[in-house]
Amino acid sequence: MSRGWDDLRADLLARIRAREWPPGALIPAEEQLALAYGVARATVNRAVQALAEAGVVERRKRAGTRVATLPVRKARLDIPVIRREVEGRGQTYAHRLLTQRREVLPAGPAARLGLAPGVPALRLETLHLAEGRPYAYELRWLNPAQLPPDLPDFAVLSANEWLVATVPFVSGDLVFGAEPASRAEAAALDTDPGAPLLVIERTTRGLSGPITFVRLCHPPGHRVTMHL
Amino acid sequence: MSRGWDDLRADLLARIRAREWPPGALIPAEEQLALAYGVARATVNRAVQALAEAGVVERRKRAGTRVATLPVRKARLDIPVIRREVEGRGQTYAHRLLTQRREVLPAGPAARLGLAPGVPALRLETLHLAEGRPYAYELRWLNPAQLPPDLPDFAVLSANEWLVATVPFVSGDLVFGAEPASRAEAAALDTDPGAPLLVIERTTRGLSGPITFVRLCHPPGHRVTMHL
DNA sequence: GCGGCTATTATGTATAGACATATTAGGCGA
DNA sequence: TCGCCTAATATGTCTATACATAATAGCCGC
Repeated sequence: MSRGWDDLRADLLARIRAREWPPGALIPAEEQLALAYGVARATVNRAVQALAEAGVVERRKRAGTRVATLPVRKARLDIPVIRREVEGRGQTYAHRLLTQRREVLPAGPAARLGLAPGVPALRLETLHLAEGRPYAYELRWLNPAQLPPDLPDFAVLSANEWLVATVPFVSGDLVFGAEPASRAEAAALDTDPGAPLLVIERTTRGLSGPITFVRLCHPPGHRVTMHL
Repeated sequence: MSRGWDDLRADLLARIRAREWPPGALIPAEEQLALAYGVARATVNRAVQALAEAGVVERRKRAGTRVATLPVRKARLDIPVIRREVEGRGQTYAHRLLTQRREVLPAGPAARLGLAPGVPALRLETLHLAEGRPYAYELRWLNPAQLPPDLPDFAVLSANEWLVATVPFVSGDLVFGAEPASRAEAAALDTDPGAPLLVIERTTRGLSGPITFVRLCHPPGHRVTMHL
């Protein structure tokens, strides 16, 4: 039954899900669980700690461990590089660099990056293709101040893959929204203007400043799945 | 400098981010790190294990620990109950139960729940309001086979809040998409038919079967934010 | 040189014991 | 009775040691 703290974690989770200890209730102390399962307290600790990280229980010293009430369900989204995402479905991947030019940063991306509008920036438009059909239309703004001086040929190596392999990132955020396709987006994605697009915007920051802001538009019907 | 494995984890992460060990490179073995930091190997293990869970490094026995190439970035989304979500922004929350009736399950929701189309189900339409304005239009299908016989008045207590407090859930998934507003959705959300809606569909399963399928439509401009 | 077996090595995990720390319950004094 | 202090207690963490497991490196026979 039990070989490893992860099995213990799974067993405790099952008992919590089965309402053996209802939300808000205290579960037995580590020492008692250790005794009951015939393992060391450190093992119980590791298991319960993992449950706490997952948000299933809440722990406080002396007060004990209790099952979380109104469990804020945490969903985890794995964001692979787009090429992997497509290839993971067994489809062929390709991308086309549509435009690449230096341009001053407009207000929208500037606000998201925390930079002043009007500073110089590198602007890339890329179309990602799966099985030869449009998969995503990408508009990316790069902050040259945070990049190495010699840039690669983005027509060959996608900007995203180059970035993750080259520039250390520290934090970032991700925003989901739905927006009507502009004329340019509709043309790129081979759909109609005004069609609902799933838009994913990503901001990435490094140690010493913002690195890039990406806006990914997916054609109608595209879905992003997460697991609870 | 070092009090606790989490500080060690943070320090190692900083060194990785600083490219001291570039992506794909091996980092020193646990024993060497333990020696270098003057801690026990178990402490190093706990720290590196946390980094591995976060996807920063990849570990294989005998082969050692290496910095992840193409790091699959993991974003975590906290999904609170809608009431909390709204109140958390300092806005007033209200909801209106639009319809509640027993109906046979249509093909779409049936497929998502893993049930046969045509089985009896409970169908709820709810409008969530923030600050008196439409926040989300919810269409929910409940599987009566998995519910207690006596249901509450969903006009008072929202179905979601009642569920999380009453029915044990085991797993589920979450799908994001963008869809044009139907006439009914447009009317409920006070927008135009065809307007792009952010649609979030959630399936929830319990120990002995599927519990509920929810489709949440958010009005144009709505955004969902996650942090990396 | 080649294929397969074995020794080595790094991680995975467990254990017992110890001390640290936060928090609460209860006692004690004003 | 109220407020403060202290002792008890549950978790947090570390150490040292041990054995398990997986994967590689290298040896050995052919």
